[in-house]
Amino acid sequence: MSYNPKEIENKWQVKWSEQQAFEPKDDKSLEKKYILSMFPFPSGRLHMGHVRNYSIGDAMARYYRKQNYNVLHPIGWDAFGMPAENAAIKNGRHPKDWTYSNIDYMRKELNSLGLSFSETREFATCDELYTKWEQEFIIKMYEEKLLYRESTTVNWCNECQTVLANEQVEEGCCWRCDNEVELKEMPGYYLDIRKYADELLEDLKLLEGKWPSQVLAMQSNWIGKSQGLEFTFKLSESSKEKLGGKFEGFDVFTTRPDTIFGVTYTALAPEHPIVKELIKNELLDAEVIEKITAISNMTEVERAKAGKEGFDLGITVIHPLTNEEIPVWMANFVLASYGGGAVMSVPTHDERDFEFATQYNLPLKYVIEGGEEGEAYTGDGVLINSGEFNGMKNSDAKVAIIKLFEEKNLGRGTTNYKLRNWGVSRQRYWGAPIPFVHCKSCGLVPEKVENLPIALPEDVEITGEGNPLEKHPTWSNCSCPKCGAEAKRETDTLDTFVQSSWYQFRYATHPDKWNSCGIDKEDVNYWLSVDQYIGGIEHAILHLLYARFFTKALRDIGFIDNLKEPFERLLTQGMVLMDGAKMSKSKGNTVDPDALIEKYGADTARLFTLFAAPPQKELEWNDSAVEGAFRFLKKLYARKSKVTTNELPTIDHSSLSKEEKLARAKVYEALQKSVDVYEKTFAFNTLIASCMEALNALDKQDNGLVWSEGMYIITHLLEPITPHICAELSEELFSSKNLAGKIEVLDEVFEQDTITLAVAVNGKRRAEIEVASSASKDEIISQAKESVAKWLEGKNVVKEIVVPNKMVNLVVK
RNA sequence: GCGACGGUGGUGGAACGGUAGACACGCUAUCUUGAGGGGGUAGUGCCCAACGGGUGUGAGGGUUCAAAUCCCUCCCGUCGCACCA
Repeated sequence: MSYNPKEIENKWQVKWSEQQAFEPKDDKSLEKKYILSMFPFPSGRLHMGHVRNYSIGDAMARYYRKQNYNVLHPIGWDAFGMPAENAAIKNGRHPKDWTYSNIDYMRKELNSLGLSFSETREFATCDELYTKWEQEFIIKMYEEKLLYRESTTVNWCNECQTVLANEQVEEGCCWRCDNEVELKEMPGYYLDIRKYADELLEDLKLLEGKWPSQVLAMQSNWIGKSQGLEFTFKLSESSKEKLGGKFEGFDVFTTRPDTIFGVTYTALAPEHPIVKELIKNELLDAEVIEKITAISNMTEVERAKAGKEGFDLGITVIHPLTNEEIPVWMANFVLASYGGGAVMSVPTHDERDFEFATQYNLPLKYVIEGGEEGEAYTGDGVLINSGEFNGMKNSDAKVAIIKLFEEKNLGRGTTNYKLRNWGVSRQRYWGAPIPFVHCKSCGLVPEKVENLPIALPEDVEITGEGNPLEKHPTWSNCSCPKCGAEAKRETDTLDTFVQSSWYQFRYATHPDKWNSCGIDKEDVNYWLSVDQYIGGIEHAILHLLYARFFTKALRDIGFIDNLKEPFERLLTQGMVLMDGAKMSKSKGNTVDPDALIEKYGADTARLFTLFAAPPQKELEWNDSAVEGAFRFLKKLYARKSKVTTNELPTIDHSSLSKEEKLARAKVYEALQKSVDVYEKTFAFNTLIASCMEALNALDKQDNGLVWSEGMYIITHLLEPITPHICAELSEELFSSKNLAGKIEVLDEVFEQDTITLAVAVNGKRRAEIEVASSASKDEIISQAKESVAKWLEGKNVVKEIVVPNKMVNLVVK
């Protein structure tokens, strides 16, 4: 009978499900592996990126299960978010209905791939039970001052009608809809991720060699630690007066204290309080006020595009070391959100300051030797025009000047981060409600834990205009948890990235406990960290940074024990491409996984995705290469007729023919390679290639025992990749014996009667010799010389190198 | 500009410093004598006077008996960040 994937795959999928074959065991004395592929958003259908993601994870999970590890390999649904609301607007379906029916459909799709997920640990993040515990964490974070509410300038996407976190703004546009982001002043909830900036940066070191260096670099840049000097510029007496005595001065931060004698002006962000005060009291020309206001309304990207612009504010400050009077400008390139929104400007040693100074004819003062007139010199050198520091190397001066400031109590050495706090408020319906109440007398009050979850109302009207929760006639009415008076429920919902920040702990928590706690410490102690995490590079910052932060925060507020990092090892898979471009519906270059499985079966789909490229690289789709993968499985299936015994045979290696020996060697080469592939390199493509080579070599001989051994091992090796066909062949041929435990590599099979060696003269390959495997070095060299006699004529052999089992190199002159 | 990762046949990709191009796709020839499909066999980096030889891993240098691999300089590509003081 020929290979019929549909029949085989259906049979095994039913069987696995009936046997609950992939449930983790409760016995915590067992050695564990936690293999996790990032959970999908239930968009409606699986795409090839999912197939790749889950094929990789499943291969690892099945491998470790076969090595007798206790394996946790769960799946769930990242189920809150905008698309559900968009679907509601478009087709009038309720987001909940849309989401859960998508989940049902996609679960079937995943099943049809034969993925070895635990069925009992599945959940959706929109389940009220999940929301309940998340709300508890949020309240606790508020109590521990990790969460706060504040009114500030936020990124607003008018298309999505919601606020976005800084991490969700890509080149000034919304990460989801690509609409240009606006700035808006409004209240919101923030998680104090900055409190963990240093720990998040430091602990990246623990992940070196285990996470892709690219991701580590991206996170490190994002956190953006820099060290320098912070000090106050005091306003001159006249300026103080001008500002009505409301300001003494302003703070600046610099990483270049060594250039402090070169300061010729200072610059404030348009949002700086002093600028606001000047505008408020109309102490600037009407025209200037208008322009500054216009800049305030621009996004950072718009400001960058606009080029440098600034205005003399007509006030001055006193240089802390020279006591010179220095003008204060407003400049559009100064960011309000970093370093206090004010800078000292050294045009001679900073390119931005130079550009600005040139544009507005501000004075230049060189304080570091090197470079040339008419440009900013940012390199190292010796200080000049810097009083007592003249002649000092600038790297030393940095330290010395900070010390001076500290001694004179003028400023201090300090550290700054680019990382900003995580804004988690979203003005949308389909998310977890933020469990707070606004009371007229008590202010902001967290909901009582026993009242959780604060669930979403079902009867909402979703139009895309405004916040559906806010528009709901009654939902927000409640009583104050503190004083009992009439109060209003918070209508913001949590960013969906909050849900994906702790799901790895929820899976680890035994489902029997899901009703009684959010996270079980004991279970987490056993299962975490995730031994291998697999997902797309697009989450390098967003999700992976938030989840790392959440882990540390949950630890500090007592929900988990001493866990430093949630994900021990990370594999970022490449994208699936078609004709060099990312597969997408809008481009119409997609391959539908359902159709692929229908035509060739899940095993072919899985084999192709793992064979066509190493998992970390991009995968170029190729229809005829899929055919090739299918062809291989057909061939493998057909060879079952060659098998003559139902167990791993004992073979007298020395009695075999050359072809038989070679076939065994190829089979065991693949076996030897497999450990490295499954545990270290994940180069599944090379393991599959080795299995193909082995089958090709088996085809060149016809010894029943060699065939039996070969099939026994090949189906063992490929089972994590193509589980159905291997389970089928293994059951039929070997009573499934080869799918449990390890198979030992036999060294004897690598012994061949003769060895083929390449012979090179001066490193150039000239001939090939066949020598007995027992041949001595001298014998090999003399035979080698004979084979390349014509290259040695008239020359002296000055050196002879024999690389065992590989080649001979003769160096001649 | 800063950071990370790459550059190997027609294509996807292999190569502990040791025979470059494994494995697969594609292509050519041929057999399976209707076609189509499927399968088998042989060939397939490039160049040349072609049973032989030359050359070859983005370019150029270096280290080494030996370099795709290590070091230096440069070029190109992909991704991320980007006026962060």
